[in-house]
Amino acid sequence: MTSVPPIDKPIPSRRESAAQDKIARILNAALELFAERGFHGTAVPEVAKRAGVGAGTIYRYFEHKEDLVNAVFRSSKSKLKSYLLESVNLESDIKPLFHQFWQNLVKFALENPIDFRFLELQDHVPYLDAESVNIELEVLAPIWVICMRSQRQGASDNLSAEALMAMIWGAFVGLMKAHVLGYTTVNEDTLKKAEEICWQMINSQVQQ
Amino acid sequence: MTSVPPIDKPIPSRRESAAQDKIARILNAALELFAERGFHGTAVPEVAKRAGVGAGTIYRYFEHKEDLVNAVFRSSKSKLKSYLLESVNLESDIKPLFHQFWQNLVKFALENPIDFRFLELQDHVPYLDAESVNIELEVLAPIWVICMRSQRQGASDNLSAEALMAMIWGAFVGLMKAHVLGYTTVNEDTLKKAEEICWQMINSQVQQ
DNA sequence: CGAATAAGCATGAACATTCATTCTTTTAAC
DNA sequence: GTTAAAAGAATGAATGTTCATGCTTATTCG
Repeated sequence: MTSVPPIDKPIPSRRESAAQDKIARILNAALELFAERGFHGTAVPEVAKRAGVGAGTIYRYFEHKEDLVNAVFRSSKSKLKSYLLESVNLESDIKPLFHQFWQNLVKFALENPIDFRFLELQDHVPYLDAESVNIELEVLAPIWVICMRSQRQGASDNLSAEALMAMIWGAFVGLMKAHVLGYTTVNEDTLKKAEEICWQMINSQVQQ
Repeated sequence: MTSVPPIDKPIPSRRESAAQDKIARILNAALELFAERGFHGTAVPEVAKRAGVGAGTIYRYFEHKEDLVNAVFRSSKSKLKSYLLESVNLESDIKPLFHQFWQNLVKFALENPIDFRFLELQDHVPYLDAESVNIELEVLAPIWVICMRSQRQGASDNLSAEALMAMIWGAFVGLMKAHVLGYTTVNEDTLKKAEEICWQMINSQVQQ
């Protein structure tokens, strides 16, 4: 290599855009089925059928089924991550920071119920590869900062930031799960009150 | 078919007690594997192997795989139910009532981590039969009473009892899940503080 | 510019494997 | 000795994966 060639405008060829479209359709079909029936409960040819492609096509883009589910996982987690980071300034005061976080989380869950269901109603651990596991931590950054800062200001015998984080996250997930299962109805009002309650969880740490 | 021994034969024959033991071993092996890999991820012959019985033997006591998982589910839920109802007087004041409930829940989760994992880390809905679904409601009775009574005393614009219940339950599950995944360590101290925080969730409703 | 050729992609039937369930043989209780 | 239960190999359906084939797109050459 003698010189660096100019970066050509990446005009996607007809073939490339068709491939991108196909990948998107496969990922989406896989997401829907995995969310509904879990990893082992979903057959690859079924994914192909829903995506409108041949079964073999999936194996052109994904090495095997596990590779596919990891791609779906990363796609959903990345989406969640971008929602959670939106309009978030980690330097601002805790209360508005938490408010923004909560709004972002609610927005994600309402606008992407299938992703949310896939991410939270399944046990992914057994098949996740290293890269997928890594994304977890990035996603938790905002709420982790909030919980950390509630700690610093509070008494020394607080709940650990991680534990507090887990409880808030769990409370939200529990609420959405109850909604999905029909045990309760979650509307805007419910979510507003739930936010208030979760904020108190954080605030109780500060003012101990 | 999960056969029940006839009532009029108080002394179990050698055969019968061997059968009971076999059923118990099958249920236990199935619980462990289902908790670890989920329903679809677990093979019946594998259950048989772990239980130390032949594969065919499972089908002497359970019609099919779904029947088996329902039996496991009912067994675990019943165990949870008996823990949650222990020393509980639904008429007593909310605060001690909640304290007792929390202690019972903690005790169950610590003494039966595999049951807990099976019950909470899986999505059971697709294969549960009517009887299994029914048990859910009985289990939730204590916490439901608590949340209901916190409502009655409070303002009218409270979070619904069901939603509050879901959040408290979710917070606890989230905490235990974080523990299992190694994100935090749950010890006696953590659980005590978590109880305090959850109590505040209920109490904030009352004193609104 | 257009036809002919090459390259790469998509396909879905076929294959090998896994797994729920059955069935025949073996074992052991009564 | 009779009968019920247990075992585990056998069965057949399901499913992850492959591959020979046909087709679409890109490229070459007239």
